[in-house]
Amino acid sequence: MYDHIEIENKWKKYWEDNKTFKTDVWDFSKPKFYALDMFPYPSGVALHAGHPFGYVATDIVSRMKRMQGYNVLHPIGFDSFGLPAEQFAIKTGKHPNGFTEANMKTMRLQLKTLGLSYDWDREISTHDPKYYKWTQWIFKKMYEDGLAKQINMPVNWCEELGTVLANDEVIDGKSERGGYPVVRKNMKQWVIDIPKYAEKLLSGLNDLDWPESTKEMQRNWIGKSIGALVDFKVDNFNETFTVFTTRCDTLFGATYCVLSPEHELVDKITTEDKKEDVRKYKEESSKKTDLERTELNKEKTGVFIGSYAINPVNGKKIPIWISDYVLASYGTGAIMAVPAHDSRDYEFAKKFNIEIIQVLEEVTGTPHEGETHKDSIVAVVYDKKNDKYLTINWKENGGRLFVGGTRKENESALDCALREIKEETGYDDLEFVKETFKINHHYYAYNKDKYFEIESTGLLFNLKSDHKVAQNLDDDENFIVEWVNKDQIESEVKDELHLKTFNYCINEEAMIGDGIHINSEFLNGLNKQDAIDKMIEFLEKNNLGKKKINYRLREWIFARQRYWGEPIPIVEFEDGTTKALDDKDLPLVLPELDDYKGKNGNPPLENAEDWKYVTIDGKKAKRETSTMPGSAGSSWYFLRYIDPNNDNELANKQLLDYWMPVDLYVGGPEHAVGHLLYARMWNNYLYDKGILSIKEPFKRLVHQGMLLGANGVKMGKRFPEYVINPNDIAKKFGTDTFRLYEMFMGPLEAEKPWSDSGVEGARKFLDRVYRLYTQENKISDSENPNLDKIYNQTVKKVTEDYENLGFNTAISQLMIFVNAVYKEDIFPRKYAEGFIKLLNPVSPYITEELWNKVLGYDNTISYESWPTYDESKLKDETYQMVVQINGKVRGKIEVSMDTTEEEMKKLAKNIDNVKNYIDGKEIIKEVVVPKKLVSIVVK
RNA sequence: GCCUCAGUGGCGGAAUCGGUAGACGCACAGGACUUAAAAUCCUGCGUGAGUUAAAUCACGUGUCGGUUCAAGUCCGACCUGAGGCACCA
Repeated sequence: MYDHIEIENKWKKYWEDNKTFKTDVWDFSKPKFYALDMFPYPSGVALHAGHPFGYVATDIVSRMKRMQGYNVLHPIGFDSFGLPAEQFAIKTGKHPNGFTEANMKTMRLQLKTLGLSYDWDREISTHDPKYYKWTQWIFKKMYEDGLAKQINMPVNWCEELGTVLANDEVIDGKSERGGYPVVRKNMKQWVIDIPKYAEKLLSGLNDLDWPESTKEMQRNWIGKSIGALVDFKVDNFNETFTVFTTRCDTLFGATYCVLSPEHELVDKITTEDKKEDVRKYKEESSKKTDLERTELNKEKTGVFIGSYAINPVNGKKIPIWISDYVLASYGTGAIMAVPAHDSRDYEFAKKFNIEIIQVLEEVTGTPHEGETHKDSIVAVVYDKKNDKYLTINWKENGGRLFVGGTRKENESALDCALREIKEETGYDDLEFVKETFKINHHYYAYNKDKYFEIESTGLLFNLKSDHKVAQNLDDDENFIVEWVNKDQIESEVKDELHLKTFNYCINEEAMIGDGIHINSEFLNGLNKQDAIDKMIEFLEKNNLGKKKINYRLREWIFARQRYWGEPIPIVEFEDGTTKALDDKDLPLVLPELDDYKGKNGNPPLENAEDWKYVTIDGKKAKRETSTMPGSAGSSWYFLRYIDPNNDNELANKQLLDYWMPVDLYVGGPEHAVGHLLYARMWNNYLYDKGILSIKEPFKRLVHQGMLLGANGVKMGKRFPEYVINPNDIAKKFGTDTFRLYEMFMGPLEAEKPWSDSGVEGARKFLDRVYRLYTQENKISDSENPNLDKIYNQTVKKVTEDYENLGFNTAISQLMIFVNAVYKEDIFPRKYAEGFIKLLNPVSPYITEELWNKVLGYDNTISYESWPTYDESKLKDETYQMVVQINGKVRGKIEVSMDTTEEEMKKLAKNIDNVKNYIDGKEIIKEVVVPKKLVSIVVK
């Protein structure tokens, strides 16, 4: 047992006294490496064992890179504006600054104990006026460029928190913090026009080394959809409205239109007799919170407003409805409804009995040249009493099918179906239920040697009684009539047409897939994509609409009605015009208040009477009293680390060009769309301004997985007895053990449960290492060839694994090496030093100690050169190969580098056990994979 | 409902390109040391059959099917779990 307390205190002091990890950012002589952690939020709760996961990971890479000769920037700071400090201020009437600074102090101590090699001279915090001066400055630039602006828009208002929230701060209609209800409210708000950057943010994702899931989440959040705007004239009114659709190919199937209740045209085009209905509906839907809207989305609601729109492609009059399933904030707030081919429209049309026109036909079978066309039916008959369906079993001549047949000339689908059912099965007491979507089917009839292309209509009947007449069959019709249940149909009916028809019969849903167009004049016969292209061409030529790209991403609401945030550096004059403060007036510092709580829904800064009013350019003006959201300060902090004390610019350009982008960024997946999207946008903007030379700030991103308590449940308030404090572990087992254990638990990205015995195992390994160096007396200046291969393998694997953040497998390799050394009597000094260097990034304290005390070096190990390996030592003179017979391992052979494949085969066949399997059998195939196996197939 | 990821011993987890499944650690069992215990060191450890012991054989990576000489790995369908999005037209 080594004394971890003594060793760790000693080296912690050494690193601080010597500023071991101070970065000289101006030293451009070495390659750079920028390793970044998501900076913590200094809440009152201390870090638990889950937080350091990411910190230790970046620290390991930073330490290795330093030893590999990189100039490493590895900073930390605090995201120190935000809600808990605000609530503390409201409760106590004290300035949140003191609370924040105290929390920062606690966390700083915790982080230092973890042995993280940060350059503490670069620490920044977002609430520091010297820092937020530049947050305000960037905002000001965006304001001047029209990117930050005030607009009137529906916002997420949280009454409980007394503030508006951004979309990513609202989860399931409730506030992310606190879980309070959020309602939609029209307000004048500061926003950042992030949709202007939608395309850049989308295309920029392609080259990033990020988790695919995060990139996908950002793509979905941006929500690009390519479609068309189509203009609809309102009959009897001199008005037009525009809809956005991604399916303009289905325009001939539009049977009604829907406007969102908030649409500006609604009041103008509602007919007199419908005014009251509309007024009531609008009132109801405006009262719903977002939560209620989503909860109530099971059942569609809406009202007809009395007027009609003209379908621009065929002049047909179609009714206009309003419904809250159409959102005011997406697209144009109006849609054309095609119930046959959109599930929401289908549901709505079914409920309100609106016409459904099929314009797209699913295609089954394979089309063939020279087909004969037929119209036909497939009839499904359901016997409710026995829960069975009527089928015809053709056995080897087609298997199980439903009743089917060809329509005679001028015969309706219904008549045809009734006739066929009667002829083939005799049943004639039926109730017609519905006709389903038509299917375009292609098949080859063996008995007639002909290819057919049929348009098949599906029909569903209920059996009313068992009444039967005699069947009327042709000679070649040889089958059994059988009633079977649903499961049997699903497993036994193989014919695509019949199975699809059955699904259409029993499921009430729209036909969403691709197919060929029908009932669509110039689109008939085209598939979905071709029809979309042709329709857009048609709309544009006739001035009825145009191609349009739409994004789901909306303006980033950039003001909070709170105190503890960056003041927005804008003033408003009495005439309503606004102006940004001059650069010399930045930072605009938060004033102290007597009361940190806003009154009557006003921001707290409204209470700062002296601060609020200023004279600018000789005119009276009032300051903006909202503050910026938490995501403001974190959108550019990684730039400030590079040059944290610069008072003249946000950071020196030469330094920015050298150090950006961040080479490795590790943080939780909860920031996938919020912070990570905003930071990318600010970085892209600063690139456009020429302040940065790169567009994307984070080259490589990794999310650390969550650490669960020993009970397998998330560490947190709910199970306080399962929360692990890293400082407790550090005290009992040492920080080195803590770091080693956390990294050994499993892949960085995975979710992992804590295990106390696992920690003890990690400590045992460090004790074993310590004993190896201090008690075993094996370290020697002589060589030991027995360790050559394993040492070089270890250097290779550990180096590669650290690079790929595969810490668990790297540590496993270090253990394998130590086990091997224990079996030897001589531990060559060169290998002893190399091993300590390999272990140093994970367990820095014990390795510094051994480097100093046992290996006798005066300096820190932190800048010693990283071990290299000798490729030639990795190779064996002989190696083992597996012999497989019919895919099963039946023996092994030992071969040398110059054994030929023929010799390998011969050796393989010579094994006794192999002989048992091949003697008297015919060898069909022999496969030799050098260095792996010999595979023999016998019969 | 849609998107993304995952599912391997008693447990955490390993396994480049398809090529000996279960590395390493924990737990457990046996042994050595010890008056004894702890610590340490050594050995064993997927399940079943087989044997004094081996050899050997069968089964085995969520389920079912497919491709292949060969599948944890590739393909198809499904089940379960995690995260995200959700009336986005």
